[in-house]
Amino acid sequence: MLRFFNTLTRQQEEFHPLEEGKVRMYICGPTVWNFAHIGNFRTFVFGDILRRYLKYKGYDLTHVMNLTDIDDRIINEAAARNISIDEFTEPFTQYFLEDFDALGNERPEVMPRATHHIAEMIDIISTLLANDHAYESDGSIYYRIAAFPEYGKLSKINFSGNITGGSERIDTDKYEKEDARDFALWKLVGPEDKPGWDAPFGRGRPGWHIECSAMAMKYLGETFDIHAGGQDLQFPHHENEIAQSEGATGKQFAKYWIHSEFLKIDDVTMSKSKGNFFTFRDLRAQGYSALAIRYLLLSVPTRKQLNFTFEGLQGAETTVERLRSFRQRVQELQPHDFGVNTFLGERIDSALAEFTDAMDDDFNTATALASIHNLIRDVNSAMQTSGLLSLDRDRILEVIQAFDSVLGIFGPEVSELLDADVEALIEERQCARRDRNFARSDQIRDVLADKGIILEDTKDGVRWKRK
RNA sequence: GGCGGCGUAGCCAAGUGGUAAGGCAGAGGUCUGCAAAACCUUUAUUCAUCGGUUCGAUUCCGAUCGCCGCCUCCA
Repeated sequence: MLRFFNTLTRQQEEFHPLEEGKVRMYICGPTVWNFAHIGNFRTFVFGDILRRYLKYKGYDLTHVMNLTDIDDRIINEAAARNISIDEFTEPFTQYFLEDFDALGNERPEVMPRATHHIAEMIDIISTLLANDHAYESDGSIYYRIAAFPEYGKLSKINFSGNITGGSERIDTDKYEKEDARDFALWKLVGPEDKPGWDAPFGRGRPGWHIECSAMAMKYLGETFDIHAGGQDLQFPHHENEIAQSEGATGKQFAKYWIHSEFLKIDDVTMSKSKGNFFTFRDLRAQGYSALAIRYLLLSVPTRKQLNFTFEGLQGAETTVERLRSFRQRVQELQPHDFGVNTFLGERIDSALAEFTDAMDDDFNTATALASIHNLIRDVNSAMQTSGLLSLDRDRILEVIQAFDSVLGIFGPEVSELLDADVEALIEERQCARRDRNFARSDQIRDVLADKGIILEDTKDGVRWKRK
């Protein structure tokens, strides 16, 4: 039974989808303008694991991730270059998706753009105006938080006391708002020379939060199952999404909220404003593999901050290689007999049970990984001593596939062939070794190593792998 | 000031009212012509500190110290 922490209730809850067998999920995606740092990608990797695990559990999933393209910088830059927003954001979008894919994430079913959903946003704002949850001031439209008593239920922020209007940080004169907490739904842009969209309530641009309300409800319905995103979005973004959506529909917006923590670098949270961030491509340029980066990002459960270190990343590199070579070794193994090893069979089943128990427990990836490592050790040990029987081998490969369908850390299955000349060299080396001509055999091993092919001699013959 | 989170071996860390998962790094060994890979053994009498509750606390409570995040500009 899947249980996880729901930010909305601040409790561990059993997951019950709204509709039998179907799950509708929304995750806040990136702004396609700045380059997402590796901490942002941790959120997306965990979104992907959430997605994969729900599918593993047999749910029919609809997964939406928005690509935010409404941002004053984007709109202004596109206008300055006299190109459309789509044209302007296209290279940034491609850049992001390349990284998203390279990290092994599955594409969500829907990746909507805010600028293509202006009409839906206008509809919600109109509804909010009609039912007094919004008001016009100086040509802009603001959300009336006073009309939504539940405001703050997600972030549990206490707005009593000095927050309302009392803070010196807020220039209340700058905004003609009824309440300093009220936020913009629609920002007036006056003359025609400024880019904007026409609406019944005036020419303007949408506020920051309305896009997610509009797109989530369009693709998932007024009430849906899971809303995920980075911890940094909990307030005010998600709080405001709830206010807008529930203020308009009178129905619950998302039933479960899941927030991912960011990374720390040397015990300081990584962020653009602190300048202590790097991107996926920075790490790739330093020679680290996408698989190791993914492994590191998911090695600590989603609601815990992970302290990022290069020592840890190097360790992930080693670990991931161990996983990959383990699967390859099992695949290549010739089972010496048909049948099942009872002990091993039980271990395989218990490892899978431990894995799903861990994932069911608030997606505890750390414990889930431990179950994988323990199984690998036991299977390696069995292969070393008694060898594998054919049914064991098939079952092990099945279970690895199950693990990997959720975590995506074993890497692609490679069954590539070597070039003929490389094959010839390997054969020549085997002859040299038989003749105990080790000078020649070591020379060939070095030559192949330079080509990125690592040889390992085993009692069953020579194995090779790419570096 | 308000709200929330964290402090476990060299590093990354899981976890529980009954006596510390897993990974990386380190040490020794088996195997090997040598490597590599794999396996075995080993690495926290102890879970920030000090009190309290308990037969028993790393786990519950309180205090202290240290660290991180959010608090209507910004996805």
